[in-house]
Amino acid sequence: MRDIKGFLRGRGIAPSFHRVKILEYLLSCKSHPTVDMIYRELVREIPTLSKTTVYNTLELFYRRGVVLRFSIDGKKMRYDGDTTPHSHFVCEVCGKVYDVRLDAVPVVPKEKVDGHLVKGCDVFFRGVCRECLKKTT
Amino acid sequence: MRDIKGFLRGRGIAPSFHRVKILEYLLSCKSHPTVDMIYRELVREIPTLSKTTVYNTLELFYRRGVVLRFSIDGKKMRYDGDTTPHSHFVCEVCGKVYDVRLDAVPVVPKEKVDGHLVKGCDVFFRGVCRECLKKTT
DNA sequence: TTCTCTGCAAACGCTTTGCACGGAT
DNA sequence: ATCCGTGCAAAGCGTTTGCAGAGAA
Repeated sequence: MRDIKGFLRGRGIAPSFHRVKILEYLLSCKSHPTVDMIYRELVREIPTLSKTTVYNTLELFYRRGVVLRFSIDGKKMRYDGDTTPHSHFVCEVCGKVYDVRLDAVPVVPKEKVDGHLVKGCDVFFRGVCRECLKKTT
Repeated sequence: MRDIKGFLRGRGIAPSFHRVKILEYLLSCKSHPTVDMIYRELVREIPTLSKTTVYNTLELFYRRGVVLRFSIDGKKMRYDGDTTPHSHFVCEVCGKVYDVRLDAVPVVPKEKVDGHLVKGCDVFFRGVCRECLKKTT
């Protein structure tokens, strides 16, 4: 993405220094980081950054549809700056989350299901990732 | 399910009184309860029950494939005694979780995807449930 | 006895809240 | 002066851990 500030303004979010940095990191990162991972990475170049700000910013981003979020373990949330349709593969061994793009995958009707208004669909695959498969062999 | 004790034994789990009760409740319940909901319901008829036992039991059930579990909010886990293939609809308004059975839904190949060994697939729909739709109207 | 199930209480970890300071309008 | 972004510290809450007592084999 080229114009991050314009993108944020377009979503009704003032593009402060911290917010731009956090979104930049999220867009450059494919590891579906937790708050702690984001904080630990960014505090290296922004020593005054606080974790509260990371929480505030991600909550704001999430409510405005700038990022996706989900939880694997029920303890910590993971954030994804890629909001294009794709699913995730979660490794049961190492816990890593990989992006998966399959045409075969649902992408189900944006219509009503059982009377419920469907706004989106998240797909998670579980198993053993290729890295952990190697180690086991 | 008729023979819960036999079912548990078959999974290598000693069918203690508490365990049978917890599994019975999970099988009779479609609300995808949290630990707290299970505890509050069962402690009424088993006053000596402790939350630790509920945690222990559910962890055991989960590891042995007796129940499914997932998290909506990243804080608490929800448990599902129905292990047959189905997906879930999560209401963004009231937080309730509904079962959804769609032939159209993925049920993707139990094969490798991007080199990862796939063992299962969870599908979550998000939106506004029929009850909350009524209230909004 | 020995092994397992159970349960209280404390410890943990992630997230939220309360509140105040400082910069921008 | 007002509004908003930021950050420290404390509180909150679901879950895990340590450990001991009770019960089954």
